[in-house]
Amino acid sequence: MATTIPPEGKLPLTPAVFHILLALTDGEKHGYGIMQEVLRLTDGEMKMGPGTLYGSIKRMLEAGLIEESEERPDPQLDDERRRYYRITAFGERTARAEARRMATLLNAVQTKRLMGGTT
Amino acid sequence: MATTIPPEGKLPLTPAVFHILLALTDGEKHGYGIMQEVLRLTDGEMKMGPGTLYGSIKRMLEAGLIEESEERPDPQLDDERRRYYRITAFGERTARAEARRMATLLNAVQTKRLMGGTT
DNA sequence: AACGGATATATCCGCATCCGATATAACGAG
DNA sequence: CTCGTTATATCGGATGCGGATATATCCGTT
Repeated sequence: MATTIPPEGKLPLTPAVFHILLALTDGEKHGYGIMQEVLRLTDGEMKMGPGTLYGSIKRMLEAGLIEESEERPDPQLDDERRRYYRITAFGERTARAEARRMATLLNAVQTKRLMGGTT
Repeated sequence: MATTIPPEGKLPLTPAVFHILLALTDGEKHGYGIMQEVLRLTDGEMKMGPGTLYGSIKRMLEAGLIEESEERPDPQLDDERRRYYRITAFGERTARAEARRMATLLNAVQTKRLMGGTT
């Protein structure tokens, strides 16, 4: 397998980028849908404005983390204005690497006994 | 207890700020010492340059996340150039809140089956 | 059919942060 | 005394965030 070069060096991801990748891991979504999914996943925290959303999408397309999809759902459920995006293999690797980084950090937090007491 | 208002709204922390807080959780350190501790905790990833380090320290002092300490170690181990910092109660609460946020996010990652295979 | 709020995308721009480069200087080993 | 490390500090270019703004469509209600 040739394409296994990890994205080390580009980490940490910005919160916006990581949230968008995470929102796309279980299927294609359009911009506005990503915004809603991020809101849902974070229980209302992390409200992404349009500037952050579409700006990040643009940069992520250029970086090869996501790509635009041509597939459209059933015309009855579709909306022509929408533009759908899917995560690339590289994007998945990157998201995994970032998740690993966070897990390692949280491990350090445990060791330092920052957490554990009164929540 | 009156002073329990969490720092919700200021999250997520920037990686630099979170790493500095984490480095200070087990005792006072001076700037350069923080830099080394961050390097150690991340196995050489996350190399903070002086710009990020001292810039972040300045902002964190203003935000009340850390404070300068007057206590100096044994004069034989000390270095007059050093400036020591300690984490404040507010800084600890903030770090905990950020750690909680990350843990919740990682939970979502698990649910989405992004991780699980290799790691 | 008209209205209005939600959906949907896109750009602009001020602000914060990052981070390498640069500067300065004291410390400590050789 | 000299060199590399330790130590702090600032500057400035580059990047990213995020609210404001713009435009237009979709859809339920009246």
